[in-house]
Amino acid sequence: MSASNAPRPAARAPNFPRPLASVDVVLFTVQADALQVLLVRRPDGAAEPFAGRWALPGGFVDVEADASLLDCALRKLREKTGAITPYLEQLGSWGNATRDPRGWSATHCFYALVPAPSVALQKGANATEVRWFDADAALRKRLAFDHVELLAAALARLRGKVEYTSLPAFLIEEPFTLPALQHVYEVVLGRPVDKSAFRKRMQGGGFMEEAGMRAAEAGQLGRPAMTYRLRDRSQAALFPRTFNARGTDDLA
Amino acid sequence: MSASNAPRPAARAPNFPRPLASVDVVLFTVQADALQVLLVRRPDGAAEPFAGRWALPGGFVDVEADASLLDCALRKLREKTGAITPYLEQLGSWGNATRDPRGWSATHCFYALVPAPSVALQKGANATEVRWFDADAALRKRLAFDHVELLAAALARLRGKVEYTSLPAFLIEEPFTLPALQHVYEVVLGRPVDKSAFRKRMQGGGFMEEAGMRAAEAGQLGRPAMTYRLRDRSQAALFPRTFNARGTDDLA
DNA sequence: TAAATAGTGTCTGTAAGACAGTATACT
DNA sequence: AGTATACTGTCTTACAGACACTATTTA
Repeated sequence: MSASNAPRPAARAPNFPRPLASVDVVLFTVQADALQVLLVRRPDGAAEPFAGRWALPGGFVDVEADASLLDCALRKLREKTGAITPYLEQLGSWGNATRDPRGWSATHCFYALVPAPSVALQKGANATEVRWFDADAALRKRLAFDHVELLAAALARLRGKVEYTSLPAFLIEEPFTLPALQHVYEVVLGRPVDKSAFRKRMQGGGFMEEAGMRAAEAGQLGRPAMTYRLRDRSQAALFPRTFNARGTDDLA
Repeated sequence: MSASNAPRPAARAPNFPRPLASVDVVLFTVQADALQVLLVRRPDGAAEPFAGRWALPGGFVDVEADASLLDCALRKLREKTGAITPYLEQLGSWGNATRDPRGWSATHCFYALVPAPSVALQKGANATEVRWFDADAALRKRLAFDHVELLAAALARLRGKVEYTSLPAFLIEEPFTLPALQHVYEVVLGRPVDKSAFRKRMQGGGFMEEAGMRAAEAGQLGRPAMTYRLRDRSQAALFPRTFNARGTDDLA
């Protein structure tokens, strides 16, 4: 946007030591009434840092293949899961001398939201294991690097934003019903939400449009629900207030 | 926090090309009824990228001197301004192949808030110029690199958070009066704020404590005001609602 | 019909916005 | 007294929370 008018001679790159640069992605979904996060197992081998530990999907920036950090994050996602167009947002970066035994390292951390059915897990190029874990359970595991910290930050950011945005709509497939969406909110927040207040908020937000009544399925009990679709899948809607009182920080 | 139990052998660092890693700091203050941002002039010289342009203070991560990204940001601040303990928060990172003519580059961007009187500008080691600029005016300048974009993001984040936090308290010296703090809010937001609502919000927040009546100065007109001090200078307080309706995003 | 799920209406509480009013200093 | 600044009170409005109520389906 601004590096447009570049300077005159092709400048020489400084040649002092550079830190390692990586991108990690915290990929969330809701499945089986739980908020889940995707982890991959670190490869085995004596030279490998944190060999065999579970870690966030990620890896070094490839200056040949990646045009930008965002591209790099999308590539990591594509490699681990089927191609999708998730909600993707940067969380921040973590860098210091000790987080990676291979040297001074900085990681650019993103988080992403996908509907569970849209994902088809791929074994990595090196056939490493890839699995969904309950998010809070993953927090208590001994993850590689400082990934517990990254995951905690991603969880805090997600839960913070869920209080006042329509983010959970990116965690379920379209079209969705309001009771289903409410369930996703409750799973992410870990507490029940009042139905009436919830519906007023969602329908007042103007970010959804009706998508017809849900097709009746066999053995489906009760009154059928209206289904909805997002008007704009590129961003979340903001509500004028939080759900309860504003909780923790990391609305950041 | 988690990279504690490091793996066995001192792992070898991968030796493919690494991007450049830098840290930039958007330093804000309020002075002369305006929100101001600190800029430094890029050095002259044919080999220098964006020679002579104004830029955010920043530079390459020094893997010898900097223990972490935060340390690096504090060092940049210290080099340009007198040592201070500002409010400092990470904004995010920007990285791509084209933002720096010297090669694939990623910058870790922080923003900081300081009271104007606490700053004594230092000429950089290379005697470069350092100056405060009106923040919105700086946005319209042709800054170096993608710094217009970084500045825009910092401004959006700051203005967004000011709607529902006590952040402006970090922009004035302690002890401060409520009318003075209100003025800072108005300068940052660029709009007037209702006095009664403002005071109820601030005093209900419980994040300040009284610090005595303001000492009367010569020629000081009107009723003297109570002064306050922050209870906790390490973080901002959160209010249950935004000032108006929630505006733009970048609460992110 | 009962059971299950979807959806609405109404009352209350909280905090912001508007704005008029009072309080305390100075010249 | 007059003026300037600090501070308070009261009314309205917006929206979340609680919860009882109605609506529409299947078995």
